[in-house]
Amino acid sequence: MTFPAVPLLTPTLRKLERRAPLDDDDRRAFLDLPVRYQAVDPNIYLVREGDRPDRSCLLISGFAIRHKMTETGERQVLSFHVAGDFCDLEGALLNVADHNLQTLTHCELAFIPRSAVRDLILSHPRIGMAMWIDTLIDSSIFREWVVNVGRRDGRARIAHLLCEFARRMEVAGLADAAGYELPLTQEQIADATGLTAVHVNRVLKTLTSEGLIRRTRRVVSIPNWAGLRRAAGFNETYLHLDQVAGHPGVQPGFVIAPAMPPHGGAPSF
Amino acid sequence: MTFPAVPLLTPTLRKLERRAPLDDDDRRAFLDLPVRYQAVDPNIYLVREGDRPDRSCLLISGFAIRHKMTETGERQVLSFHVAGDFCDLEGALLNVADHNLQTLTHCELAFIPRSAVRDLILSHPRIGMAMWIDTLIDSSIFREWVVNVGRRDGRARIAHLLCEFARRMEVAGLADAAGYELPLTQEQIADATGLTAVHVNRVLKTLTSEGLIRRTRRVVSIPNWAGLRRAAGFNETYLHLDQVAGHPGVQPGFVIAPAMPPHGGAPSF
DNA sequence: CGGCAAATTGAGCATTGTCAATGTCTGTGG
DNA sequence: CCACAGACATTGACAATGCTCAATTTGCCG
Repeated sequence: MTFPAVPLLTPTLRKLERRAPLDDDDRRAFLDLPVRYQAVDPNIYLVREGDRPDRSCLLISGFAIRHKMTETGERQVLSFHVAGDFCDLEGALLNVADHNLQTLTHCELAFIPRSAVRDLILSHPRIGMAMWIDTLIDSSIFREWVVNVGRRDGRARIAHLLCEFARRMEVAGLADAAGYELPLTQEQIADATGLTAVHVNRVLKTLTSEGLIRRTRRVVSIPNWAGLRRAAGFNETYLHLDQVAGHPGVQPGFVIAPAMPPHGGAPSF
Repeated sequence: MTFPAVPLLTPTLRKLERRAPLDDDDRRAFLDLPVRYQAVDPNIYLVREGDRPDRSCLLISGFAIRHKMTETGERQVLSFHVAGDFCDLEGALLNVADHNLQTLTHCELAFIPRSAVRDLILSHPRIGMAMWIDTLIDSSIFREWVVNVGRRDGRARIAHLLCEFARRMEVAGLADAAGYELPLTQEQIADATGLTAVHVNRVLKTLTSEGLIRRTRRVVSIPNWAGLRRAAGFNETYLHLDQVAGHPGVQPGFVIAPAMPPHGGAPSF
């Protein structure tokens, strides 16, 4: 099934415009991309590790995750994606997929042929640069996840995941005063934080009893943002929100992380 | 001090040519980049978290690492870089540095103004695409590190780090039959694997006694590559070596990972 | 009202961390 | 050429965070 692409791609275009200045020709070229629109059920693989991709994809609505398995069969979630994310640009530029991409909820997707993305990048380098910046921000988030699973204890890891989710949902316009829906099972949270589902359950109970979060089924709200931020050691610099479209403003109850403290110690260049 | 840039940038150019076809104009534009060459001591910060970068940098010789600290002062190493790596392209495209970049050994570097990199990307999109692919491969490596610290035990984590190092050194032409020099202290290995230096020491002892590695001071050799690979669960797909320049061939004693086993289980799209 | 996936809880345990002491290598200055 | 300093590596004893296994409860859906 094919739908008019323009309204579907417009939010993503607005996001790209925030990264690099585009002219009318750039905008037209982007909106003229040959996209195939498709609605997809929850828990469906869009890309599998080892695939040789012939397309790229963009998430129009819903939630998706990237993940990877070890040889011993343990799963690690690598990132989650929300509406508007260009969640598989790798598909256009890398020859073999190094991880899986799977829907979490019902999703609407736009598939774009690999060759069309490459042609666009070469013919309209400003758009290419904007999309590149998108993947660099993803990269920054992966780095923070390395820190999260490498150097924080269970409580801080989960608090950090919740903080990141809250901020990203907010920026995507998907969070309100009541909180946000966390489309993850406790097992998926475990796979994202390098813990077990049992331990996640215990930590969520602790965070709730400490008054840092409130939960009813899958909806999470954060009655004590400052406290959760402190528990997580959350500093949102890594989200590069100055280069992300949406609602960059501060919501009531949310506090933007202060600037980094001055450096000390090791010599600088 | 300024040196003729051409011979210094040539290896990197060769690497880029492997990612996207370039013409003479592309090559000339790249080699004409206004670079400042500089030799730098070990343990010097090139970029600090929070910096607003005005340049990008490229590692001509030596080793460098990226790292990040948590609020509680724990360090996590995010990646290591070898000669030829364009190790801070983010500096040209992101507005604020989200991590630190530090030399490990004595290094030779090429610094390129942020504006020159951006101009090159816009005027020569094929070069831009090639550099973009470079950062996507970095991103793939970050993903594998998330898996490493999130889902492998200490022994597998360290084995995996050693496997990755071995392959990358080999591709960069820096490993020989005798092994390679690992320019990391045990504490730095700990910071890269989310362990403590004490535990790293014990694991290295185990790996040595199992005959999987051999060590003399900082030089590591791998007498049993298949065994180390098995201990690590190492599958080099994530290095995207088909898109990396250098010596893609197999060295004696090294075995390229077989293709992924067929998928099973969850539904695919 | 079943059937099922997800959440919750308890008990025991192991991988890895902490603390602290000691050994080893390398470079430097006398 | 040797002694010393300092960084790094190694080892031991003990503690704890988070895992395993297993049972039970809860909420959702047809």
